Order: sequence, then C-alpha cells, then structure tokens
Amino acid sequence: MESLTTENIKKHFIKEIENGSISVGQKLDSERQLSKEFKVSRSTIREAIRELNALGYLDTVNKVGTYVCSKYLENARNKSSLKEFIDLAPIIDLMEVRYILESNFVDLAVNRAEKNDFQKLSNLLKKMKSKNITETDYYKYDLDFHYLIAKSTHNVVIVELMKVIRDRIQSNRELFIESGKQTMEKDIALFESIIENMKLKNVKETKKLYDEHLKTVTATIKGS
Amino acid sequence: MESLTTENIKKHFIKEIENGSISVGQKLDSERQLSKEFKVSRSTIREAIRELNALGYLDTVNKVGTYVCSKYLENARNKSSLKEFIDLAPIIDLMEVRYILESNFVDLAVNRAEKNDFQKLSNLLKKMKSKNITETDYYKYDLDFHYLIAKSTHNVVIVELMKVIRDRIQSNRELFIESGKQTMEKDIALFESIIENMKLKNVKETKKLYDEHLKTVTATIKGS
DNA sequence: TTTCTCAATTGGTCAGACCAGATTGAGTAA
DNA sequence: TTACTCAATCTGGTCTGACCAATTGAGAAA
Repeated sequence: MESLTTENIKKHFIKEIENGSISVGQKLDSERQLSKEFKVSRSTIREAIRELNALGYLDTVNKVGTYVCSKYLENARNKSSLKEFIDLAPIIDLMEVRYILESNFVDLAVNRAEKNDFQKLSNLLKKMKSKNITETDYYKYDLDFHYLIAKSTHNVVIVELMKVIRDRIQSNRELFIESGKQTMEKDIALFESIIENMKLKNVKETKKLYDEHLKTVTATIKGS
Repeated sequence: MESLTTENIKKHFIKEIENGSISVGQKLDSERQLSKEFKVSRSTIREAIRELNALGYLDTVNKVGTYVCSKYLENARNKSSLKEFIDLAPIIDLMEVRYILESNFVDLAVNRAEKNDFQKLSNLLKKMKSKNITETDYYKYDLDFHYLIAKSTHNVVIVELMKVIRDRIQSNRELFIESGKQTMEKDIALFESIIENMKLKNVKETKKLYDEHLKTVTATIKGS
C-alpha cells in the first residue's frame, strides 16, 4: 500500500464534494483526525486543505474547523463567472480598463439616470456625511458611488464589469493608498456637484468633475 | 515586529507578481531560503506557495523549484467563464462597451506596440488585399484587425475582453449589416494609415483615424 | 574537451511541540 | 429548573528539526 500524497488527498476531497458524498456546509473532521484516517502527517492534510480553500471547495475557519464551501456550488451554477476572470487578472491591467470605462460611461449615466438612481446616490451621500464614519467605511462608500454611477448607465455589461471590479478592489484594499480625512470632505463636495450636474443633464461639466475625481483615485495604486 | 502569517506571505507574492516586481518565469528562492528571509517556518512558506499554486500564480516542480506562472489567463476556467458572461449580455450594451474600450485603448496600443505586433498586423493586411477574398473572410479579418490592435496594448484584461467580444460578434453576424466591396477598399486604406501612424507613435492621428473606422463599424447594427 | 561521479540542494513528507482562541460541559448560583 | 462561570479540551496556525528521493552542478577522470 503506497502512502498517500497531498495530491491524492486533494483529489479525494474534490471527488467527494463534486459527487455529493460530502454535502455543502458539512464540517470536516479535524486535521488531526483526518491525518489519522488517511494515515498521513498533519502537514499533508493541511496542504491539501490549503489548496482546496484556494480553489473554493473548502472554507477553513481559524480554531473552529473546515467546512465544505457553499460558494462553490453556487458559483458553478450561477453566472458569477465573470468574477473569476476579473479576480485573476493583473491589478494594473484591470485599473487601466476601469479608468477607460469610468471616464467614458459618464455621459451614458447622465443621459439615462432615473429618479431611482438619484435616490440611491442621495442615500449614499447621507451615509458618507455621518459623523462617526471610519476610513474603511468611507473607502467602501467611495467604491459604491462609482458603482451607482455605473448603474445609472442601465447598461448591464457595464454594471456587471464595475461590480466585479469594485469587489476586486475592495478585497485588495492593501494595494491602495489610504485617503486622508480632508480628501474625504473634498470628495463628498465633489460627489454632490456631480449629482447636481447629472440632474441638470449637464454632460460636459459632469464628465469634467468625474474625471477630476477619477484621476485622484486611480493614482493611488501603491508603487506604480 | 509582528510575525508574518501564511496570509501575509501569500499577499506579498501576489502583489509582487502583479506589479511585476517578480517577473513571469522567474525562479523563486528555495523554501528554506524564503523561510529565512521572511523569518517564518518552512511550513508557513510552503502553505503560502500551495495556495499560490492553486490560484495559478506559481508553479512548483518537485525537487526543482517554484516558478512564477505565466498562465493566470491561460486557465481554461477563466476564459470560459468570461465568455459565458459576454455571450449572455444584450448585444446593444455590449457594443456600447466595445465602443468605449476601443476608442480609448488606441493610445495604449500606440505606445506599447512592438515589432511583433506590427508583423501580425502586416500579415493580416496582406490577407485582406488578396484578390479572391470573400465578404465573409473580410468580415472576419476586420474583426481580427480590431483584436490585433487590442493585443498591442499588452493589457491582458483588454485582450481577453476584446477576444470574447469579437467571438460574440462573429457568431451573431446576422445582426450586422454587410459592408460592400467599396467599403472594404476604403477600410483597407484606412487600416494602412492607422498602422503607419502607430509606427510613428502619432497618438492623436491614429486615434482620429481609428475612431473614424469605429463609427462606420458600430453604426451597422441592424435596427438600432 | 567530454564524460562520470558525488555531494549539496530541492521539494515532499513526517513527528511532535506550543500558542491562542473557540467550544463544551460540569459544577455553581439563581 | 434555569442561568452563569470557568477550566479542561479541541481546533487551526505556526515552529523545529528530521529523513527521503530526485535534481543539479562542480570537480575529477577520461
């Protein structure tokens, strides 16, 4: 009886998960237990689990356990397919595309924004202006602002692209430089002008203002 | 000084790879060496490397070493997932995105085009000029021309997007209006001017010419 | 120069240890 | 009985040091 390798263990679990022998959400035995069951060292089990985490099959919670990831089956069925592509793309290239898209869909947004879109933008601004907002919150709201503008274009391709790009940026936050408190205030004022000009359907001015904001934002990739 | 975790190491390498600090194909230091450099145990390094292998960033060869992997985008799963997304998108929205992308990546293409890119463009033009070319052939070559310009940007996100968009257009050819024989000749002359101006790194003129072509092309969606 | 040899290096695996946070269950207090 | 407390136990994360077998590269032998 040959002894098992990390690769063997990995394939074993993939098979079990895919054919349903292990059901979604189920908790796996502990690493120590598994290492006994498969008669391999704990390291081997751990490395297999690491890979399966990265591949989206498992989800390990520190000091609690490893679970069969529910994300996996949803993803396989759903068309969150785009996300996978964007998530693996080099961030520099992605930011370049983001800039191209954003600086050019503003006019679509201005022309197509509806009452509902303005409502959402307005709600977001309120949140941004709240007193006890943290920089992390603000960072998220900033991204949301861009996303809402994208939504105003009512172009589903643009919306989906911007959605996954936003998520990617958010989960790679450490790559971007923090914006200070004063930048925040300046930004919010800018956002208000943008919305105001959108309501007036003033394409040129909106575009100018938005581009102004974009330039400060996209210049904040660390070390580029 | 907090000690580093597997997660830290992983993110460190992703960052280095994505911003190009570590180049594709490069060999990493050995696990033992890395564990000294980062002042963590070999297990921690190994687990990070495992994940990065699963994510497609690294490729580890037993008893030889770990290399930066060139295939983040060769991954079949990514490609097919992006394709799926694009294939299901409304064609009108897609064409809007295409127009935004194309009319804005020209400057990148001009600045980054290499000898090899010009070679491919030149070969394509030759095919276009051949006597017994059918309209179907020409239609395909036209799309290829756009794709080659996209490739000249050397931005993998742009390249992949344009590739799937091209495929989509090609398989929905019936939605577009045929271009006559004379348009073909006019186009080819335009293409030559574009390539000429790219070689001269004349961004402004190239952009103008390309946009001219784009307008005629994107205006041919039936019933829009 | 070319070929051969062998020790150093490499990734894969193992065993056993410690840590800190999470979980659990028995015992206590209400 | 019910609610709370807290210590023993369990879990994943990390560390150390070891052995294996394949690869590699420099020096010896031809």
